[in-house]
Amino acid sequence: MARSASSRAGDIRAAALELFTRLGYEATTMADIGAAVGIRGPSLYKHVASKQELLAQIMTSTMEGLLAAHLAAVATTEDPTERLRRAAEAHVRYHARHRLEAFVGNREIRGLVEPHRGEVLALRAEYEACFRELVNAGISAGRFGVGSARLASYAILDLGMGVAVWFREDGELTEDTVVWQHGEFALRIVGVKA
Amino acid sequence: MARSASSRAGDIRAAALELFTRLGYEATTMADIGAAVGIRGPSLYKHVASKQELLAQIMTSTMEGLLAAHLAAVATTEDPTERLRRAAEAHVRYHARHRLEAFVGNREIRGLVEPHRGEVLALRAEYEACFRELVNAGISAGRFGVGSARLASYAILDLGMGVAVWFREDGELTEDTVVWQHGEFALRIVGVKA
DNA sequence: CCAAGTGGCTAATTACTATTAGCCGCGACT
DNA sequence: AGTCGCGGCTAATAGTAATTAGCCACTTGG
Repeated sequence: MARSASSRAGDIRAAALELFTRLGYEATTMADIGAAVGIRGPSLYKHVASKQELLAQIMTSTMEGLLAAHLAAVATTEDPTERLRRAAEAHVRYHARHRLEAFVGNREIRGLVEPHRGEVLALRAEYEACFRELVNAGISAGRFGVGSARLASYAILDLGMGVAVWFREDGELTEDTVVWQHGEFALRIVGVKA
Repeated sequence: MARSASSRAGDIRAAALELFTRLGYEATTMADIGAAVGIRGPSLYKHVASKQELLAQIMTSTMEGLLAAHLAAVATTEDPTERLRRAAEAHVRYHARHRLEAFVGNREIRGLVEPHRGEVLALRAEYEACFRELVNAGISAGRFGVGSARLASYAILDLGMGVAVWFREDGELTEDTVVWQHGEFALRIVGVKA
């Protein structure tokens, strides 16, 4: 039953993710999560430690996944323009493909208690710094024309957050379309020359 | 005492706004709001009808203000490019100047119950449609070069949401800097020609 | 067949929350 | 001076939530 047991724990995490997205962390009850997997609220404690742990796992694994995707993307080239494009594409792709995780990750930081809160905020700050670096590198190389590197990197990051809000797997815009367009938007925002 | 009474109700709304932003609607208690204005939770009911009403007023007045700012902005010119720029500037300026309202307005729709929820969502849909129109007008006039009008308008709107998250009145970026830059970003996103 | 662990359940615990009820001081107007 | 209501307060109401306790069925390995 090892397989079935771990599947049950996974189902619970998936159900919690969906409910946290739809109702919000505070408004979701353990009974809700239990009902979503066909058991009663208290029975959840045979599989997970607490509601808070469910949230913390979602948040940290999301940030780690995002950072990993970013590092993989920038490792594929040295060119500042291409680096930024690929980073933006990876950013948006992650937010489209893991929209529930990203949605919860962005909105429920308030629901996290220490030490998880601090850890997640640190990961996020690191991620933002990576983007700022990319933009600054392009400016230093004379390839970008933009007033404020900070504003531009915020803007690119914000686009991903937005995607996690409105993207739908069954919508008329495919993941690739959205990813490609946003890579283009990112380059336009920083004012790529030539 | 008419002046003093209305001031007290206003203080309560302001305190609720700040707390809803910092803690979230669900996590904010009436006792919290009371403490912020120096009274006990139950005493709030001498001034406001309910916690839900506090949220509803914030949300509807925010959306109405945003829509009004948009209409005023687009009424200043007929040129598609300038219209989009001014709409984007108004959008961002509103989100910077009323960042708490905009923040709560974007994140706490889930906490609203009907009929307020439907009303706010309708206002928001109307607002989004206005932007899509502007982008489509520019495309039809052959002034913009962008793959998807929907994507571009979402992107411009998302930038405003982002501003409400990170903007600080006492930060190093002034409101005008942010507004001006985002007007530029909007035009770059839609690929303004010449 | 049995012993034990796994994973469910209900009931209890503890704590909190929105809101209402009912009381009271105090300033304003008669 | 008296009364009226505004705007506080505390206590009560009623409901909900996370988590724990204790019980039981069922599988499973001996």
